[in-house]
Amino acid sequence: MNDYISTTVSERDHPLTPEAIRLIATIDEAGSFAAAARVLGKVPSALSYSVRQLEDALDVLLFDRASRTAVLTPAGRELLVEGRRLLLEMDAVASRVKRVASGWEGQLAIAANALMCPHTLLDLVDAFYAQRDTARLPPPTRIRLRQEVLSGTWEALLSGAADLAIGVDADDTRVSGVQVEALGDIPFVFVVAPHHPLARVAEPLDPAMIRMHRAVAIADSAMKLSPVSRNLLPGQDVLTVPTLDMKIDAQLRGLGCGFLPEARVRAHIEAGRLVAKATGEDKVARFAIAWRSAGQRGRALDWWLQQLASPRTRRALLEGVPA
Amino acid sequence: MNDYISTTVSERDHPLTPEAIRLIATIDEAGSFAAAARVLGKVPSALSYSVRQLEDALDVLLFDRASRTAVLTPAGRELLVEGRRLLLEMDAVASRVKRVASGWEGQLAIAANALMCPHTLLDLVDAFYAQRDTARLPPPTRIRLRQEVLSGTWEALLSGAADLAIGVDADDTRVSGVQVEALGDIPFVFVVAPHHPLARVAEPLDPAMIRMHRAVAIADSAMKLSPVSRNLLPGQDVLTVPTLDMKIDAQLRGLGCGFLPEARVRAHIEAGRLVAKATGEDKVARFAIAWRSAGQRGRALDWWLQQLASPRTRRALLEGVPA
DNA sequence: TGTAGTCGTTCAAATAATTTGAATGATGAT
DNA sequence: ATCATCATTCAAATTATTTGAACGACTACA
Repeated sequence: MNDYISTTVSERDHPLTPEAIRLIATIDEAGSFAAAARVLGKVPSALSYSVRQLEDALDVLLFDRASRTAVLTPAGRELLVEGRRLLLEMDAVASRVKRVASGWEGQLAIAANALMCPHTLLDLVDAFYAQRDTARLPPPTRIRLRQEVLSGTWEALLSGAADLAIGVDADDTRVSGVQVEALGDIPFVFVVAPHHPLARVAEPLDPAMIRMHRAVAIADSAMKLSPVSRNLLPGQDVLTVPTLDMKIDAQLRGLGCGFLPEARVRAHIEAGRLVAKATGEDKVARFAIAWRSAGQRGRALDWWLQQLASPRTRRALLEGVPA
Repeated sequence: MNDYISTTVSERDHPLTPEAIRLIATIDEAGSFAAAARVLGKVPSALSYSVRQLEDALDVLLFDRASRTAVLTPAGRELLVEGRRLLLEMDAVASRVKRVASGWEGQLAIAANALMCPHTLLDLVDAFYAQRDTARLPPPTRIRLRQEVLSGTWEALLSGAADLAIGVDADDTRVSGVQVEALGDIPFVFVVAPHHPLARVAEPLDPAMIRMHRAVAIADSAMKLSPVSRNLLPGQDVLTVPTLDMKIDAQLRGLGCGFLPEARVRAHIEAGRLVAKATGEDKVARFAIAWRSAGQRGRALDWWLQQLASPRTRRALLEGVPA
């Protein structure tokens, strides 16, 4: 008999069912087994049975039965407190699942080119979560925003790490199975600090002259696709930094030269902290958004694509001008 | 009849029982209802019935049955991910309840770095269960021992999958809420098979020379934390293997070169099966143990921390020398 | 102290839920 | 086209839970 009970109990891996937790909570709230039975419309022996099942499975006494009315043990009290929290978690999970079933994605991974205005991106995330449905709930989709550089933006999409890429190179059409939509252009200017030697060289700057000075480059964030190097001359010394902001800062300090998005350095140029130098060619980069066309689209991706279709939003992303 | 069904379903407030979640996870892992039934030792119709019960209760389709093998819907996938997390929470609550009752945890999950001596770990488990209380019973805590590689050891602790991490990188201090205690160092040696080309190259080996030969690396077991790559030179060909033993074996076969714990290959070197080569730098990795500091500690974790404080035990873990 | 009311448990019968075994239609590979 | 394997249907078999009745124990009150 004892062996039989032991075997049955040890095979019950997960005794903490929602019903079991609810039962403990109801007994506590009603004040006794008998009162709880009345509340639940059951007979007291049903509660006795269920509590015993749970106690045996946990190998823990949850109620002290020395007095007439059963009293929660410290362990029982712990289960009550923690169990209530679990019930809330379960409700939340069930709610999430239902909402995902209704069209929302569980998560949406967005890879944004580092040249896109970060402020605008966060505005979009804010607006996304500001949405309210009929139940006054925000979208359940967890947004995972990541920043990429150069071909890292494409790679994130192709590798499946991202569901939406904002700021892929529009001239770098790579693969089928992907939808692409033009976003706009970013004009670049070649700039140096006022105290940099090239600041005093006659324009347009000769490539041979540029080559004699260190360039500042942002490290491509791509891990697998071939790294892309832009506007670097063969044999040129390069200072590599991880972010666009650091590239701007390095050039402000005169550590090197290179092209930067005009909109991002306009204020520095007007304030005389940077000097624009003509190189005899206009540098303009064309950007697009891209997403995988296979499968059904969720409501979250739909929402983002709709926002990104707005010319004002596009300009804000490209130029940092408030939308 | 239809009213009857509807009434029954709508009264099922908490369909997310642990068994239901486990069932979804098992079906996903096994790849199909039929395979999962085989794993669980049940008939397929039992699974069909249970999944239907859950789907009806949630009013959500969890599987797409359009093809021969049922495929998780996005909502089903969401339930799988969130449900797994809930199971961990339930385990944690049950463990805490047991600890409040008796002082012993319900279970103790230990993530051990693959470089820790497996024999010593099992000696410790043996010693743990050899304990006897006044009733001559062993500790009731179920030990769950898992092996991790590189940042996977940290991740197991941070994700809640492990209560104790043995062999985290001591130089990789990651987060608060975690207690860390130094364990010791493991010296590495660069070795190749006697018939490997590098065996005859003059020492110390030049990095450029090393780069021309395939390296053998262990795949990081971390899923979420950034993967860690150690001692690989840029552009080097890499053979990736899942375990340390396979790395040793691959290098014994001359499939590649790389660093290995000195203590683990000492016998191979002395027997001439591997040749140690100086590279001009000493490779030493520093390890620690880590556990979450929140909440009250149970007797099982206390016991393990006490054992791991012993210098003899530490040396045995790090070097495979009997404690 | 005695009495009444109410508590939680035991136990076997009744009821409900889950599992099984067999048959079936459908998919996917060859 | 054939075969293997998938998931489902359905009713019987099995298991789990609930019920109703009886009982011992406690608590409050006269």
